[in-house]
Amino acid sequence: MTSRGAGPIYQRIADDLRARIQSGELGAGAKLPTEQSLTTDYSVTRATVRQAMQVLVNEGLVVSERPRGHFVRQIERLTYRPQKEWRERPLHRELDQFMDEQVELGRKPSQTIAVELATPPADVAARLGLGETDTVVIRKRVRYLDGTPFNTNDSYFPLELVQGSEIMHPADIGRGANVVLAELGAEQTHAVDEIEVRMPTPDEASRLEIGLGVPVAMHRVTGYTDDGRPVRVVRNVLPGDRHLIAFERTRPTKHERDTER
Amino acid sequence: MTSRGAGPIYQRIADDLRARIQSGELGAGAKLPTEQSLTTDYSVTRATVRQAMQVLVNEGLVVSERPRGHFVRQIERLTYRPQKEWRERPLHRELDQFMDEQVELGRKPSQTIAVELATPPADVAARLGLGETDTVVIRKRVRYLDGTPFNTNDSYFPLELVQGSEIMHPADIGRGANVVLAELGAEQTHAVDEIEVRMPTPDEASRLEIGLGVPVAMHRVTGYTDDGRPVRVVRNVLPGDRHLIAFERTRPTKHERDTER
DNA sequence: TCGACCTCATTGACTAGACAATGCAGACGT
DNA sequence: ACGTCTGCATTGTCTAGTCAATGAGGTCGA
Repeated sequence: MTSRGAGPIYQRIADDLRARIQSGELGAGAKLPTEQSLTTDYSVTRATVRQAMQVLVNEGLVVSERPRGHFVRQIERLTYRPQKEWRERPLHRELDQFMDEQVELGRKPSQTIAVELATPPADVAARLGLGETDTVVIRKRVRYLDGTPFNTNDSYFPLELVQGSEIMHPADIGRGANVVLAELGAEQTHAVDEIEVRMPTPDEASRLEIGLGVPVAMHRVTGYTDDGRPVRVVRNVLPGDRHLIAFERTRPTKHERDTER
Repeated sequence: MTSRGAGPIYQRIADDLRARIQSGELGAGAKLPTEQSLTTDYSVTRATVRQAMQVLVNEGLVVSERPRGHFVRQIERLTYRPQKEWRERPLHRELDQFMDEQVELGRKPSQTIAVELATPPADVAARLGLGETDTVVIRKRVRYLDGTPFNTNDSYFPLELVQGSEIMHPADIGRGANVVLAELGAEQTHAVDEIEVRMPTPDEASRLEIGLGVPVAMHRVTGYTDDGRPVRVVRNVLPGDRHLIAFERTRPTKHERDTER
């Protein structure tokens, strides 16, 4: 049974299990052999078996549900389309564009909103052209789908811009924060999207209730007005096992290409 | 010294070290205390200390360089702009658009190219509208910067489309594979970009020489001709610690919005 | 019938060791 | 001065255990 090959024993055990998962023998949601049974199968101590399990957990292939056992993780990704923010208007007043899409798939969305005044983190300060001692208004949102956290969505606005507006109220803004910004004379016509891939910080992991082996994408949007002034930064944190980020491109015409920049 | 707080000891050790890293006390590249010294600091066995280290390694904060010690990982991300593929023409014949950008920053790029004929993986087959028994031409590339692997770039083409063309030759195509496709009557005017975030498979990890705790982004591009026929799928695997994916958007005019789709 | 309690299989946390592998630095020889 | 060799600090792998925590399922009593 012990498949030959170089390397430490725990790697071989992990390789065997991984192969059984990828071959479909252990399908999504299936229960893996118990640590105990693997110790006898491979004639090693439980510590070694646990090391093998750790490998698979860190790869995101397996989750441990103590004390029921280890299970093959099932991954279901929903498509997240940053571009749609500007393409479609929400159908349901009380939800934003992202959630809207999910309602039609029969899911039950909800969200929590909190508003804070604070100094911006370095990346946000740099993009809004502020110093780190300036104050920003932060709207922190956690979006849920069928009761489990789905992603977080923190928007940062310069205080002076949104002072006293609806944006500072910790309730959903039916028509969207962007519309409110436009009413304040800061309509956005241009945006820069940045995506950073990394493991979650412990805060993020607890806010999103994600387990070990799940990386996140940090999708940062900086919105600019027509005259190039940054007026909004959004940081979306998307757990990797629940999202597929999608966007589309059309080839610019020759004229557009030549006049670019 | 043992900072109080709930949870297992190894978490507290990890928390302490993480705090020292984030506060800047242990800057990028700094050496962490040895496992031995931590065992005495916290009065635990080395197994417990190792568990704490494992946490930080899995978070991508720390790398182990055996047997020199554990070090704070230094992350330097280069900006990757999927949209530029269609916006600018390469300046250097022998390099593609992505590498081109890096040359100007004084880096030394290189790449390896291999061409294979095989059946497509499921995701590619679905997007090209092929069965899993059809044959595709795969151009596999690994791009290096200053000698270390930077990302992989695997392009899939339907065999019948590129049969006998330059695309099947395992050498760099100066004018770009897209130009060759256009010459074959399959000019792409539309593309769908998808980004999936996950931990690397063991192959990917070895191909890209990435350590534990580094997630990857899989950037998949499907290119379509004017009449909606998919002619190319590219799978780029980007290690999270070396890439920042960026793209830009301009708000569509009212007319464009109303006539969309 | 239904809640309270108990048992048990299983994973989590930790101790106390042993030996292997490997860069690095310093000693040594030519 | 320069290559080689050797010792050593440090991490990697593994054994052999103990006790804790917890969800699930079954027992029992009202």
